Parts: sequence; C-alpha cells; structure tokens
Amino acid sequence: MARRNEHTKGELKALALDAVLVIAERDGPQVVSARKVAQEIGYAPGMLYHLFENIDDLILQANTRTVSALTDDLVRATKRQSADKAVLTMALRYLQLAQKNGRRWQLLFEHTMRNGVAVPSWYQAQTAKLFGLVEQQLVRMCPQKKSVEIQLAARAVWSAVHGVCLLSVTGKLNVGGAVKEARLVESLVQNYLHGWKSID
Amino acid sequence: MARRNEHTKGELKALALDAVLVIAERDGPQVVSARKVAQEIGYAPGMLYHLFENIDDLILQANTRTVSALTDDLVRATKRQSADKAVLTMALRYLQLAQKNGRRWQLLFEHTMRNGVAVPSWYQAQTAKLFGLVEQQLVRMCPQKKSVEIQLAARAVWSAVHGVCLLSVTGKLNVGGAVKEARLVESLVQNYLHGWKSID
DNA sequence: ACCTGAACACCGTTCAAGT
DNA sequence: ACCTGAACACCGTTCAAGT
Repeated sequence: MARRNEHTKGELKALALDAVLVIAERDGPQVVSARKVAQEIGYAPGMLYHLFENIDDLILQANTRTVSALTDDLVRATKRQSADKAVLTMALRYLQLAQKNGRRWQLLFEHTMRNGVAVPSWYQAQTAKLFGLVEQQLVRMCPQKKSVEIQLAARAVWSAVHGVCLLSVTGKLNVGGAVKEARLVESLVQNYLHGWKSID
Repeated sequence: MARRNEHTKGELKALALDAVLVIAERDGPQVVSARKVAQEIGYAPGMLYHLFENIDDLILQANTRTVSALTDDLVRATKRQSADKAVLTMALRYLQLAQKNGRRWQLLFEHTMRNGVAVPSWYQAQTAKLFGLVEQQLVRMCPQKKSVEIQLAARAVWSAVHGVCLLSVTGKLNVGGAVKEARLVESLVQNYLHGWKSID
C-alpha cells in the first residue's frame, strides 16, 4: 500500500484541519476524532500522526483558525472607533461569533488536553493576541494608567466576557427569558470600565 | 453470577460518587471512566448502569457535591457581612476553592456532555442556587433596583468570576507573573459593582 | 433481585511492511 | 518516502445468563 503522493504535506495538513471544522459543524464537536478526520479526507488514521503530534495538536491547530478569524474580525470591526466603543464592540462581536458559529466555538470551549498536558505556548501566544487588542484600547482610554493596571484590566474584562460566551455556547447559562446574553456583556463592559476609569 | 447484596442501592451510589472524586483527585480528571470507577469500588462496569443513566449522569452527580460544598461554604463565609463585602467574599472564596482543590474543579469545568445532550434541569437548578446567593446580596445592596436588573447583574458578575476561575484552573489564563488571579477577581467585582450602583 | 462478564461499536496511537 | 492496516490498550453501554 501507500505512496499516493497526491498532496504535499502542507496540503494534507490543510485538508485535515478543514475536515476537523467540517465535522464539528456538521456532526457536532463530540464527533471529531482522528479516525473520523482520516475517513473524511480518505486516508488511513495512522497517516495523521505523520502530520500532527496527536489528536490535541490537530484540534488545537484547527481552533487556532477560529481564534485567528476572531482576531481579524475584531481588528476590522473596531477601526476608527473610540476606545470605549471599541472594547464594547469587541466583546459583543466575540459573543456574536460564538453564538453564530456555535459548534465551531464549542470545539474550542469544550476541548481539553488529554492526560492534562499543558496547552502549548504557540497556542497561548495566539490567545494572548486577544488580550493585546483589549490592552491597546485601554491604553488609548487611560494613557496615564500604569502598564500593570492595563494588563490586569484587559484580562479582567476579557475573562468576564469569555465567561459569558462560554456559558452561553455550552448551554450552562440558565438565563430565564428576560436576560439576554448581549445585555450581560454590555452590562459587564460598561459598568466595569466606568468603575475602572473612576479610580485614581 | 452475582447477588452479593453487600450494599444497598444508596450505599453503592455513594461509593461510586466517592470513587469519581477520589480518582479525579488522585489520578487526574481525565482518568475518570465508568470502568475505572467500577474497578475502584470492586464491581463490574455494567453494575453502574443500574444506578446511573450513563457516565455523564455519574460525573454530574459527583460534580453536584462540589458545587454543593461551595454553596455551603459561601453561605457560612458571608454571615453577618455587608452586601458589598459578601459579594467580594463569595467571588474570592470561589476562586480559592477552585485553586485549592484544582483537580476536583477541573472535573467540573472540563466536563462536557457526550453527544451534546443538554445539561439536566436538576443540575441547572443546583448552579442556579449560586446565582441566588449573589442576587440576595445585590437586593440588600440596592433594594430600589428592579428584579430584572438584579438578575442580570448577578449573572454578569458570576459569569465574570466564573470566567477567571475557569481560565485559572484549566491553565488558560496566561497571567504573566505580575497579574494574580485574586486581583483580577477583586478588580472585576469592585469595579463592576461601583459602576452598577452609580446608574439610575 | 442483583450483579456479572462477554460482546459490540467505538477511541488514540504505533509501527512493521508494502509500493 | 509515503502511507497502510493491523494491532494494542483503552472507552461507554447493553444484556443474556448465572446465583
């Protein structure tokens, strides 16, 4: 068997990553597995282990696409906005994208490393970019604040928004009719920033 | 074979739930499985399906213990505190417990329903109690606010704190040295409430 | 009635062996 | 060099059959 050489290594990687997202969106994130991905692209399961370290690596690389698309979207959406408006826009768009492409974000939110291995640094770096976007706006908003305070506030506000998005997408936020997720995000961002700006 | 009758159904359930938490803490949350739990208590795997609907039911019931212990702790810890103080105390103790019993909370945070089934309502009710505790304090703090606003603020502040706890326990919050999780929680609660109280 | 253990349909991962 | 497919060690879940 073998020696098909229909695709380069890079093409195969791209095919596999596409397949991960297709399966997640079509059949649900729980269905994504090495065997299913291999089947989807018409290869043997073992082949994937020449391209990826393991199933976590494969899923993490697929999730990077999702985060990367979010980052690009946020940058585009906040062009020429005031700092205050930009932070709110980012938060709301995060929620919007998460709710719209629910299953793709479920794959991201619900994924956990097997054996409790730590998330690799290249992945952390990707998510750190998101913090960076928020920090940029907070600096514009309060140039006098110390760098440590900017970092803290960016992480606080983003963790908060992340909390709402995660609970929303994974269906754990028992919002009873009247309470809409978007209103939670608005309330969080606006009240937090209002309080934050008013101290020293 | 069978007919051991060493334990009542209730005792067996308790043994199984203990085993879930023991395995999670001793070997890591990823190691918890129906087969491992059965082995831990010296029974055949199939037996568990006479006590629990499926593996999700088993883990969810074990996680209920964790949430329940949290709820009790929060009630105790906030006796005779002012409303402002109480909300902060609850948030910080949530973080504290989550960080202290890391693996037990990982089991809670990292668990997702197989096949994407919805979380059962009895479990939602348990977590709703937590919102309730926050709501109680917010009512004390601002008796003039409408019930909808209380509910919204309670969910906002708790989702935010949850976001920090989750990112902390699952190791996804890349806090670079200077930024401590407790400071994030403090900043979130205090600034949010400060802003929230100042509107209408 | 209570529990077993074998069976079924899945996993992730490895690796000798084919082309 | 590239890829296979069988194998290994796991899963969750079911259910006829033993006591």
